[in-house]
Amino acid sequence: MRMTALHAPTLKEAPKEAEVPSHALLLRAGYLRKEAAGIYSFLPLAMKVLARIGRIVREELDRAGAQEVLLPLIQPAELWQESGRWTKYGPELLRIKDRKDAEFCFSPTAEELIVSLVRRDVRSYRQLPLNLYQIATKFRDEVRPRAGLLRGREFIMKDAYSFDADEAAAGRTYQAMYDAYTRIFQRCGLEFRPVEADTGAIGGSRSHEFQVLAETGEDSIVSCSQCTYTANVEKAELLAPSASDAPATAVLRRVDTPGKRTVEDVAAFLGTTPSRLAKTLLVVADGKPVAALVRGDHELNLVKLKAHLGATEIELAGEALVRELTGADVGFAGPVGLPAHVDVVADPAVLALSAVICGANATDQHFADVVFGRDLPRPSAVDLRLAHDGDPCGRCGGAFRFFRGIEVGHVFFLGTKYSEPMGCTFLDQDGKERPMVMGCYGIGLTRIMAAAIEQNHDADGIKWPVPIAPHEVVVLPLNADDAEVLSTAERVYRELLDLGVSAVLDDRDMRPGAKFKDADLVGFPFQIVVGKRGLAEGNVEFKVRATGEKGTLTVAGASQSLTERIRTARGGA
RNA sequence: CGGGGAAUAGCGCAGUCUGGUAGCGCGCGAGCUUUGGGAGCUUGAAGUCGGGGGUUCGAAUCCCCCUUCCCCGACCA
Repeated sequence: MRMTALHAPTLKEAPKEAEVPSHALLLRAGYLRKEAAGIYSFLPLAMKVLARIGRIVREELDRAGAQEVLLPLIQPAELWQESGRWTKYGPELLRIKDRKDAEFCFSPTAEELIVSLVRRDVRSYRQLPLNLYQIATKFRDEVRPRAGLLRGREFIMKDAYSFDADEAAAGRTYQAMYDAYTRIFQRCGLEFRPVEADTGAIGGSRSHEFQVLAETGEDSIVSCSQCTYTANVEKAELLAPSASDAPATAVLRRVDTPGKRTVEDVAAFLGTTPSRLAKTLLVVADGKPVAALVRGDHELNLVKLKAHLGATEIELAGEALVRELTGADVGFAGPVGLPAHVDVVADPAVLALSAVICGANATDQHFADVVFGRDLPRPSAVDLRLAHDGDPCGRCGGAFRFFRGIEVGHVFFLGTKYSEPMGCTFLDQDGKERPMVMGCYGIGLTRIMAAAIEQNHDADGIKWPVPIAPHEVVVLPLNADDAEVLSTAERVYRELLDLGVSAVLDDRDMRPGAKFKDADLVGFPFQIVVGKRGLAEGNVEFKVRATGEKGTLTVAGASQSLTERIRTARGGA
């Protein structure tokens, strides 16, 4: 590729809309242009990167036994009504009507469509297992798109769906996909971690996210410093403390706590610490009120509570509802004396206390020396709290450490969540009709592109990992008016192409400084510099973008020796 | 959806308070000089000042309404 022909409009200054590095650099280096919030045009360099990521994804999925298909972007409402998600998915599902007023939506994911496709033609266990994937544009009308490609509304995703005859076979498929994902992200040159995750709205029983480690990541992940347990903070299981206090003997008493609404205020007022308090949070799960107790110095993890309750919607109760349920102002809720229809669940750390202080469901009053099992029925123990740095690992008790991550892949064990209600069944060897056991698996291609930059950049620009760089090497003839410089650059460029290297020749009539700046900005992993100075000695120079390493090569041997370096940097196929 | 900020040439910005017919840097075209880390000079093209309404002799500037975009939060395969 010649730079004079390449449409890669670089900018000296970053558009002000860009905050995170990947966003700013993709705009500046001429990969991306914005068309609307969370909606972008991909320029030629971006297409090269996506093609190379796509190739790795396809190779590894094909190797894992999956087959590529292409499903419609616009899908009929009936399918989504059949699964119930037409109403459940909410405003994130972008709906449209055709000229006949028939309802459709833009596909944010494709479980319904794939089930409809498979149930039509697959009737026998002999046709299983089946694993189908596509790489396609998806649309989710995000509440708040942000950070460029990291959270766009329109994005390119690989989504795969597997169908097996039984749980055991589906488990093997899940593991095969997990392994394929591991290879894919390794081959992309990313530093990542597979983490245990909450299954969210997609549902299912087992789930791992693949998180690229980056400070700008939206997700918090915890990793045990002693064992291999790594999980999304939403899911992170904590070790339940054992009861350490002596059994309480004092009887329950009501104390006045005028105007003390916060845990800190109450603790200070009563001369104790927040860890002796039970914080009572009222939430509404699918319309039903629930009281959740966590220790005063802990925070409630809504995702954990939602998962425990099996709810699809959960939110903290509003002020009006709190008043209705407790008969008191906000800040004085407690588990004693709540209406009978309010279920109470408690974090093990609360239950480990011999006696607690909690709200009295009366304005300006708390209860002290409340004992579970004596003053109220012992609530069921549910891990409810948000993990913090240093908290004990639920598997081994080691200390948790925190990382920020960008979710680039997610694998779900779905079971029969979709196949059963949608009648995706087959006849087993005994002639019995059974629902297929499914899994689904996503990889965000456009998000990988951004995540790779978050992880690999400096003040000058992008430092692409070789396997996903738009081109592997750029040849820079520095003196545009020097015939020997030009012909040598041309020669090295041609040789590289002949050796199967993806090369770019910067044949633009520009000053050397500008070419260097653009080369660093765009992020080609290798640069070959052809200038009068080196040529006098029969040499050209090279620079490795990622490390800054520089060196000289003979004109005659340059392409060969660089090609060898590039081949090792490409990684195994 | 709550809070904050912004919209003026392709990009980055000034001008708005105090109304007088739009400017700077970069980029873009032409010419000359230059050429190892975003060159210099000369010259030129380019803007419905986000949109609509109002006040005024006169509005980028004042008033009202709307739209879009960005950030924080809530939300989220």
